[in-house]
Amino acid sequence: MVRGKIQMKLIENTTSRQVTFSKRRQGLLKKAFELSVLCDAEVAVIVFSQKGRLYEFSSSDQIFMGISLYFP
Amino acid sequence: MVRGKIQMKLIENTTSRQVTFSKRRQGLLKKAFELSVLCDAEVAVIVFSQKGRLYEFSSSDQIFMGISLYFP
DNA sequence: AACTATTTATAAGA
DNA sequence: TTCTTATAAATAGTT
Repeated sequence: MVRGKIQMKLIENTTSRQVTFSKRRQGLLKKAFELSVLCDAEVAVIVFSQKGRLYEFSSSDQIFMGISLYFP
Repeated sequence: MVRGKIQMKLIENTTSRQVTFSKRRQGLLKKAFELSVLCDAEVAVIVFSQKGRLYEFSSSDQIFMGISLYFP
């Protein structure tokens, strides 16, 4: 991807992982917003950090998302 | 945005909009997958085309998404 | 948190 | 509509 492309696997280093999470989470939500605007599509994204913090985007209240309480 | 960066507003031309929808939808789902792998985060994305077709990604069954039947 | 060197995504064009 | 390619955007490593 950039100054040394990264492997598509879990980033072991905690600090690096947190930085990457912050950057990519922001990028993902931006892309979701852009898709909804450019193409008039309904888009929703939810992201949970390992610490359980929630980040989300929804283009409409017609779409809802949540956490399942059913653990098979 | 490339060979002429585009405005962040609805793409009026139907053909262009469909092409962009296809490309960016693919890109969004890929980014969601990568975030989940790199950072071990729970990520879910749903996209509805204007024609009502559904596209989705979920890193886990613990996250569910759906369409609300409540129209305020 | 800011900075770039690069990679990646993608708007047009073929 | 699938492939190419020029350019914009995202981002990994660094400071």
